Amino acid sequence: MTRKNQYHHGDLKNALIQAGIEILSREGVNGLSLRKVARRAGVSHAAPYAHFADKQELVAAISTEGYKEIYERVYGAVQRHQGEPLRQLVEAAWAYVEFALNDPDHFKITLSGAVEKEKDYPALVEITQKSFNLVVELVAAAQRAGILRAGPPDLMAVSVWGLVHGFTLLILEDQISHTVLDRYKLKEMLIFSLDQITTVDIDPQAFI
Amino acid sequence: MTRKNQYHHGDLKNALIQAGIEILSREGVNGLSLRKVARRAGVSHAAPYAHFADKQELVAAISTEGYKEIYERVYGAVQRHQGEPLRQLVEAAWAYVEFALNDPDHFKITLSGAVEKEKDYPALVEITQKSFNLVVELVAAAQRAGILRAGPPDLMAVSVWGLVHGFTLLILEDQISHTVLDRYKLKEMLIFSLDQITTVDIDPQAFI
DNA sequence: TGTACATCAGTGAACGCGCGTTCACTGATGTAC
DNA sequence: TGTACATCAGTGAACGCGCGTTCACTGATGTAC
Repeated sequence: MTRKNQYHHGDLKNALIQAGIEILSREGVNGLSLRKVARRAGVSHAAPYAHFADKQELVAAISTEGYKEIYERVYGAVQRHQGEPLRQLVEAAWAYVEFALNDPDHFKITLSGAVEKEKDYPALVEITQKSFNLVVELVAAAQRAGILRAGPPDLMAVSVWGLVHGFTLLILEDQISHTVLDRYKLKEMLIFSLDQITTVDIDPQAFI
Repeated sequence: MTRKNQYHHGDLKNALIQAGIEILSREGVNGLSLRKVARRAGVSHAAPYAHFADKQELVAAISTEGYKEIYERVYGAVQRHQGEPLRQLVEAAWAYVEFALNDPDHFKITLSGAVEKEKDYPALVEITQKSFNLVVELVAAAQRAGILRAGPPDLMAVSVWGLVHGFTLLILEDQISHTVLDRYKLKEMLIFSLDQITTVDIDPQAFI
């Protein structure tokens, strides 16, 4: 948004990615087009082709950015509660949900597999693996602390991620009846779900 | 596909819904357009407007149909294992996953909240509520049998549905690393997840 | 320091496409008498 | 049973739109001498 009057923008590539994220939040996944992204970045609609081979490549960059934000939020929650594995689990899960609530369509495009040949985008592959490994470490620590049952940590990671991811999407896609939603806070509901998977009882009051 | 040569089709409305489902399976969510649906049903591209006010209404009908299929599959699993609450839980969950695997894009459009004002489509509202109630009854039975912990059945239903839904989507959207996928069968992975949420140990061999 | 020139990152016109939707129409069907 | 006519469910042309992508171009920048 700054430095608009220059012929040479300086950092158009990132500006386009940010513009894309803004369009997602304003107009949703279906509103995202290369031409709108260019317009929002204050540049002609052909300019993006200097930085991205095609639309797919821009979407891959936006997904990569989304995964990075998710990683950082979750990692931040883990760091903030070192030595408290139950709290790490709860707050990491909540960080994931919060990102999705803040930026639903960025979340959706990031996790929608919209990038068809993910293999072609090494930065995306890298951050997805890094993120999965973070979850594996998190659940492994919880297992060591006796908070999750024993079992292959990668399978356990899929279970925990699946639980949190499914909860997030049911909320985002408005699939949960409002007669339920009206009676509980989202974080309460998330904790109730996590409570089912942990071996210890979670006191919701400690987290809300 | 039958009775093509008649000016009056007889049951074009349902034929259009089926054509839509076929296009979803062939070309995915982004390939779905009113014009393609009409073409596939062997009818001019304006014909659908005799049966649907707009594209959104067709999508709502396709979603309704998707929910009905899911309901029937899950209900079938429940019926098939009366008196065995653990088996009911596992097979109902697996029926959900199987529908998604068979018809990924029909599943996605059905659960994507693509229908913006769901309220305007009473048939859709009805089947979503009916489906949720089925899950509530299922988990309540499991709670009575001591297989799931106590707690409000509607919250428990959200937890179980979320777990299964998240697992399903992570698979569909290809978010699970192939180093994990290569080592386990999907049903094993699902059972591992369900095993975390139940109070009893599940023997995967009994189900695979 | 000044100039020539290659390179880079933009512009704007143009392309062809498929889309959702509207409209005047027409052929088929069913009903009243 | 036969006919007139209203209703229904289609047709096909036309609309305006936004899209992704290409292309010849040009203005700005940086480097060699």
